Amino acid sequence: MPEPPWLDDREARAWRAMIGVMQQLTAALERQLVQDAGLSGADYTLLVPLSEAPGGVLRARDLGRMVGWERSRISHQITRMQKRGLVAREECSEDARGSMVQLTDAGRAAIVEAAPAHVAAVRRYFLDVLTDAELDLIGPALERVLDRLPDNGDDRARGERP
Amino acid sequence: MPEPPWLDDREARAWRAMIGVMQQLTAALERQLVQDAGLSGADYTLLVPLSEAPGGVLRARDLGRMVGWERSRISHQITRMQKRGLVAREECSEDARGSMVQLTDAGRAAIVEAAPAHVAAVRRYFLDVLTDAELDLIGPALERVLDRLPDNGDDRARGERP
DNA sequence: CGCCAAATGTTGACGCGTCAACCAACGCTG
DNA sequence: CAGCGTTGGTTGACGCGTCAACATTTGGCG
Repeated sequence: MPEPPWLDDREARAWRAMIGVMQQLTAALERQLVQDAGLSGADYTLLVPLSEAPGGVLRARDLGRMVGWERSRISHQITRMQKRGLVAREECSEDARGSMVQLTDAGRAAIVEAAPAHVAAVRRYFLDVLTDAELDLIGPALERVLDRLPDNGDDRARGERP
Repeated sequence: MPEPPWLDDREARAWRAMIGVMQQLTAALERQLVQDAGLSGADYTLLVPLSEAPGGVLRARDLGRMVGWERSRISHQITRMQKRGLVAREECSEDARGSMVQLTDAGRAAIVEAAPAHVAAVRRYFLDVLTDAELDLIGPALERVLDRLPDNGDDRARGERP
């Protein structure tokens, strides 16, 4: 089969830029969060859905589904956040296996204070740099890339059926 | 000052897609490398410039500059790769502080075997999904984003001068 | 020359993420 | 209802990355 061997200049340029942005932008936003609010990106990711949930409580399973994280990752992160007083673990009344994650007052305060500066950083570093035309093209293009990515959507089994 | 408060639909869509791609694409390529070649992304990043260097040797400092990594990160990664026999450390004749990183035969074999499948994955997951027009627009756009990012280029001090 | 700041590396601690092992509860089916 | 596969969650090991502390060397400047 005729395979494409290497990247030409145009491809290499786009790919290089993509690599760079994936690394640098993530790092820049992480730094901004840590410095301005004392939160890690992982903290922020979980605090957002928790703060929007009624009562600030979510079942770990649902929280995981919402952010696309696997069980173990949620569990580890909740453990760390629990130690810092951002959330608390409670037991689940309907399902004895379950574990409920409860946003604490400190947790809510943290996310409320962190959000505006974070959104501003997203604008400053990304949205404001692009023209309207670019934004309109990039959004759908990246969605297409995302859709074709090998899901690995958490547990999801591969192909084989026994 | 008039600050932009939140993201509108178009902005949110593009940002969501960007977030998703940054996480998923990185993860997909990492998985591909590990499964097909037993190399991590970090391994690959260092093996490429090493394999292109004359003699397969580079000073740690220069290697770090080439890939944009700080000293400690290089050192830790080299330590791990050394344990697996991909590289070896040697002392630097011109500068007693320095440390030379030498690609081993096993290291060269690993990168030679890994590269084609990795490039193919980059095509499959990213380049092939985009039209020529999109590629031409996205490349320069992302380069602009990259240029405006707060460099943090290794040690580089911020503003203050005593 | 003698001193001191800057450069180069290494190390240890800690946060984050994945993987695999494990445990407990659930719920279906015979 | 007894058994058993599935689901939900936790834990420990290990790789990766950052930060801060440290040691050594270099290089310039009095």
